[in-house]
Amino acid sequence: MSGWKPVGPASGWTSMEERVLARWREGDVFRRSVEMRRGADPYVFYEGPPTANGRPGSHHVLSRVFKDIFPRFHTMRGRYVERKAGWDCHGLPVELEVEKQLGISGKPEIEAFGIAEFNARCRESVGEYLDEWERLTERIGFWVDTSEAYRTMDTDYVESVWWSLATLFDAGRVYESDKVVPYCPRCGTALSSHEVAQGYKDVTDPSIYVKFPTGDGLSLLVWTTTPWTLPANQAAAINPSVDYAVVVAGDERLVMAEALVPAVMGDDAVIERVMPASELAGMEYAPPFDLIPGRHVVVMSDFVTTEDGTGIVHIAPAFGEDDMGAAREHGLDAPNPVDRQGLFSATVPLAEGQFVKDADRLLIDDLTTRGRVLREKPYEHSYPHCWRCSTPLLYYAKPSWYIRTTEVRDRMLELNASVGWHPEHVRDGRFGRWLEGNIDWAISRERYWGTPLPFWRCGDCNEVTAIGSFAQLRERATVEVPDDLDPHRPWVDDIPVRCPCGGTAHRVPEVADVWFDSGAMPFAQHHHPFGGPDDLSGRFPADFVCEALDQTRGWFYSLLAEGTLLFDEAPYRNVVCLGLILDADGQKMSKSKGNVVEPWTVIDHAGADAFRWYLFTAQSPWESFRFSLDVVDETRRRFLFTLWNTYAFLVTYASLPDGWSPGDASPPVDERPAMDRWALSRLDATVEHVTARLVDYDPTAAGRALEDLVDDLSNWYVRTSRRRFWRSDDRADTAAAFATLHECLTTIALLVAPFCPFVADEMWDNLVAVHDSSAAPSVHLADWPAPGGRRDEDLEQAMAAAMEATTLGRSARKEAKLKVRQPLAEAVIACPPATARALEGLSGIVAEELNVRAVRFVTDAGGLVEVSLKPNYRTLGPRMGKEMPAMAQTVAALDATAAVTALDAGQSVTVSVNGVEQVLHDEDLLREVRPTEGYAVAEGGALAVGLATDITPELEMEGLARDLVRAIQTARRAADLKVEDRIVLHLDGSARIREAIDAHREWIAGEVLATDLTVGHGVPFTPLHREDGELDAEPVAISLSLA
RNA sequence: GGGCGAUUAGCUCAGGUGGUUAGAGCGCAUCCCUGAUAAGGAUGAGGUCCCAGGUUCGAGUCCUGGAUCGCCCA
Repeated sequence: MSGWKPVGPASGWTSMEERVLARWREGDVFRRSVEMRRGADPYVFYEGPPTANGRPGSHHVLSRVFKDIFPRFHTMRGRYVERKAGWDCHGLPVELEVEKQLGISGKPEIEAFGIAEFNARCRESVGEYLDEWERLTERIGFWVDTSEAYRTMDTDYVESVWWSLATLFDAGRVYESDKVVPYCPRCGTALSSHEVAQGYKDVTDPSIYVKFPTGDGLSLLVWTTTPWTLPANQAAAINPSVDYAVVVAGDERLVMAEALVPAVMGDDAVIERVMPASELAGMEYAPPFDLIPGRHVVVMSDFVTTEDGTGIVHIAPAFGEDDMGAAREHGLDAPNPVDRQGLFSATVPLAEGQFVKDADRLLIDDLTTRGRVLREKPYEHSYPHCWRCSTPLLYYAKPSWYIRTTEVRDRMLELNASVGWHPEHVRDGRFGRWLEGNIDWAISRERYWGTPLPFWRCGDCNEVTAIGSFAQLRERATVEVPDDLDPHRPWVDDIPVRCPCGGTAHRVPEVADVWFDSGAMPFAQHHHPFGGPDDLSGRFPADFVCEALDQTRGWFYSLLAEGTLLFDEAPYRNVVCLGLILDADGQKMSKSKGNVVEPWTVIDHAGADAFRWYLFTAQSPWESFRFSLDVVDETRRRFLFTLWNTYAFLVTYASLPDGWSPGDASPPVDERPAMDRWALSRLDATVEHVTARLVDYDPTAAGRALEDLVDDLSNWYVRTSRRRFWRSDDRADTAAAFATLHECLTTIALLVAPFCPFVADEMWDNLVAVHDSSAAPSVHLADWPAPGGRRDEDLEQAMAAAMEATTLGRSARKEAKLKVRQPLAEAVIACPPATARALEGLSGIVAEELNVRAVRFVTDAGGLVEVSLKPNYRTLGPRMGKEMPAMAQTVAALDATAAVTALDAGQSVTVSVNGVEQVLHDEDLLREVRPTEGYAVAEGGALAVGLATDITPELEMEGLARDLVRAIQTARRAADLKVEDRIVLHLDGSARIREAIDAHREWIAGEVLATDLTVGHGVPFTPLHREDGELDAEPVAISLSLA
C-alpha cells in the first residue's frame, strides 16, 4: 500500500502546473491559506494598481511574481497576509483609448460628444482586458484576491479620496495658483512632474542667436531653443556676478558673457571692452517682435548660467518657470499670445492659428529678414513630450491646484530614511535626491475621467468650500442628490452647494491627478475613514510594496506624500524595486520593434514556475533583464528539471513492490551513514540561509542557495547513493537513504513553495499529503521549515574535500586515458594530515566514484610526496607589512620537507627575515603536495590524487565483467523489461570473456537480476531477447528471458 | 549640464569586511556513464576583471579622473 502517484517526465511540466491550478481552485487553497492565519500578526501588502485597459506584458509578470513571493513566504511563517487586488481606472490613458475608439480627438470634440456618454465609455474601457489580466494572474500563481479588488473609480474609493483632499484643503495645504506648468496642448491638461518624467525624448529643435538692439549699433546677444516664445518676450536676464563683453562683429557690436565669447564668436573674436553685469542692468532694448507692449529691459537673475548660450536669457514670463519668477521679482507682465490648443492668437498676426512649434520657422525667417539673427543651428536635446500622446509639451502659465508638499519635504525625508529600500542606494540616491528637490504637487487636471476635485467655488464671494463626504454633499446641496450618486463628471458638476455666505457654489471643473488616486490606496481601498474607527488597524502601513524602478517618482512618491500629509507616517516599511525587461540584445521591448516576448508564449512553452524562477534568480531584481524564451528554458533545465528528476527518482524506487513509504521505520539520523548526515547538514544550512535571505527581501541569493542544494543532492547524494535505493540486502540502510532523500525533498518543496508554487505543491502532494491525512493538504497550507540542528561543518568540509579528490581523480584518469569502468588497484591522495583524517571516513565513497580497489593517504613529507610551501598572506600579511615580500622569499627558500616534518610534529618553524626572527605556525604556511613518479596525477592546491596505472589480469577481468553488465543492462532495456523484472540469462563469447564471466558469475547475476546464468553455445531456453555484439573487439552474445 | 546605477570568459551572471591560482551556467571541444535513461555526468580550452593614475607589502574589491551604456532629472 504505497500510495505513490506515478511521476511523469519533466516534459509534461505545463500540464502538471494546470493540474495543480485545478487543485487549488477546487480546494479553495488560496483563501484557506489566508484564513488559516486569521488573528495572527498581520503582514501588510499593498498592490500597486495596474490599469487594465491594455494587455498584460512580461514586465507585469515580473512585478506580479515579486508581489507574490513575499506574501507567500510570510504566510508560511505564520503571518496573516491579506492580499487585496486593485485596478487603476481613471486617467488620460483611458480617455485616449476611448477617443481612439470613437475616432475623435481633443477636448472640444469630447465635449461635443458629451461628457456623460464619454465617461460611460471610459468606465467600460477600463474593464476591457480584465479577464485576461485575471487569467494571467491566476496562471502565474500570483495569489491576490481579485474578487474583492478595489477600483479607483468605485464610489466608496472616490469618497475616501474626497475625504483626503478635503482634509488637506481644510488644513490649508491646498491652493490655486497661476504657475507655469508642463502642459499638453493636445490633451489640454497640465502634467505632473512624474508624468513629465516619463516623456523625455531626444529631439532636434532650431536654436538661434538673436540680437536685441539697444541703440548705437549695440545689441544684446540672446540664445534660445524656443523661438516661438520670442513674441512674448518681456525682458532679458543677466547673471549679476558675471562679466559681460562687447564683441566687434562687422559694423555691429554684440554683448554677451565674457566667458562665452570664444564658444560663440570663435577664438579670434575682437573684444572691445568688458563690463560688470550691473552696468547692463536696467538698459532697454528693442524687442524681437514689437507686437506686445512691455518694458523690454535688462534684469539681473541668479538662475542665468554661463554653461551654454550667451549668458543673456530671454524672458517670456508665460512660458517658463524661471521666467515667471523673474517677472514676479521685477514687476513684469506675463502676456500670453498662445491659446489652450497651443495655437497663436491674433496678437501675432504673422503666425495666427499656427501651432507654436510649427511657427518656429516662420518666426525665424521673419527675424532673419529683419537682420536680427546672428546665427541659426539645429540643437539636439532631451525635451519633454506628453507621455501618452507624444505631443511636445509647452511650459505654459495657467491656474492649477496644488498641494503644499514642500511644507512636509523634510518630514518626508525623515520618514524615507526609515524605509528599507532594495536596493539600498535608492533611499538616499534616486529617491532621496528627488525628495530633496521636491516642489508642490500639481494635482489638478482639466479632464473628464477622473476623481472630481471636491472643491466648490461660490459665485458670490468666490470662497472655496471642500466637501469631504457624500453625506456632507447631501447636506449642503441645493438640489436633490440621488441615492445612487455617480460621483463622476458630469453628474457632480450639476450639484451646487450652499456657501456659508449664503451664495451658491459650483464645483471647480478639474479632476484629480491619477497618481493621487493610486497614492490614496492604503486608505481608500478600505473606504477609510467611513468604515469605522478601526478600519485601518492592521492595514497601515504596508510591510512591503514592490514596483518597477520607474515608480520612484510615481507611486512610491504619491504613497509617501499622502502618507506623510495625512498620517505623518511612511506608508511602507520595505520597498523592492524592479528593473526593466529588455530583449535578448538589451533593447527595450516595443511593439514597433517587434521584439516583445509575450507572457503567454513563455508560460505555454516553459511554464510559470520556470518563468518565476528565472525572474527571481537571474540577477539582482533591480537590474535590467535581458529576457528571452531561451534564458527561461535554460533556467528550467538547470534547476527545475534537476529537482524534478531527483524527485522522480525517489518516487520511482519507493513505489516498487519492496519499496518504501514515509511511515516506514528508519534508523535515527546519527546512526545513518556519513552521506546521509552530510545531506541533512546541507539541508539545515540551506533552510537557515534561505530563510535569512527571504527575510531580507533577497530571493536571488535564497534561490541560488537552493540551486546549490539541489545540485548537491542530485549530482552527489543521489549519484553516489543510487544503489542503496534498490539493493535490498540491507533494509535499514535502504530505509535510511529513503528517509534522508525524502526529508530533503519535502523540505525543499517547502522552501521552493514561495518561488515555484506549482512544482512545490505537486511534490508535497506526492511526498507528504497522499501518505498522511493529518498533514497539510497543500504545501501552501504548511508551516515554513526550521533547521533540524544537524549541522556538521566538519563533515561538510570533509565532503568538499572528497568531492575535490574525486574531481582530481577523474582528471587523472582522463590524463592517463583510463576509462572509469576499468577498475584500478589504488588511488593515492596526498594531503595534509588533518585533511587525511577528515577524509578517512569518506574514502569508500571516493573509491567507488573513482572505481579503485583502495584509497591510500600519503601525508608524510618523505618518499611518495613532494611538498612545497607558500606563505599564507592572510595571516602573515598584517603581521609583516612591508616585510611581506622578504617573507615570501624566505618561505620559498625554506627546506619544505624539514619544515613540514616539524610542523606535523607540532613544532613551529623559526626563520629570519631581514635580521628579525619570525616564528611560523602551521596556519602561516600553505602546502602544495603531489605524489612522486609512478602514478597518473592531478593536483589542486592542498590535494593531489595519483592513480596506480598498472592493470593486472585480475583487474582486467573485473573491467570486462563490468562492460558485460552494462551490455546486459542495455539488452534488458531493449527488451522493454521493468527495472525489477527477474531474468534467466545465457551468455556466450570469446575465451577471455568467458573467463571474466567465470570469475565474476555471482556478481554479474546479482547486478542484472538473473536468477539463472548459463554460458556456452546452445541457448537452453527460448530467448525473449537476443543480442550479438562486441566487447573489447571480441564477440559476445546475450540472450535473456523473463524468469 | 547634474544625479543614480552598470561595465568580470563568446553569451548570461556570481564574486562579505583588500590576501594563495578570479568562479558558475550556457555554448564549444574531448570524453564518460547506462538501474534517474524522452535522462545524467566529467575533463578541457576560453579572462588586459572598461581605461589611466593613486593608496597599500598586496587592488576585481578602496580613492581620484576619464570612457562607454542605461535610467532619472534639468
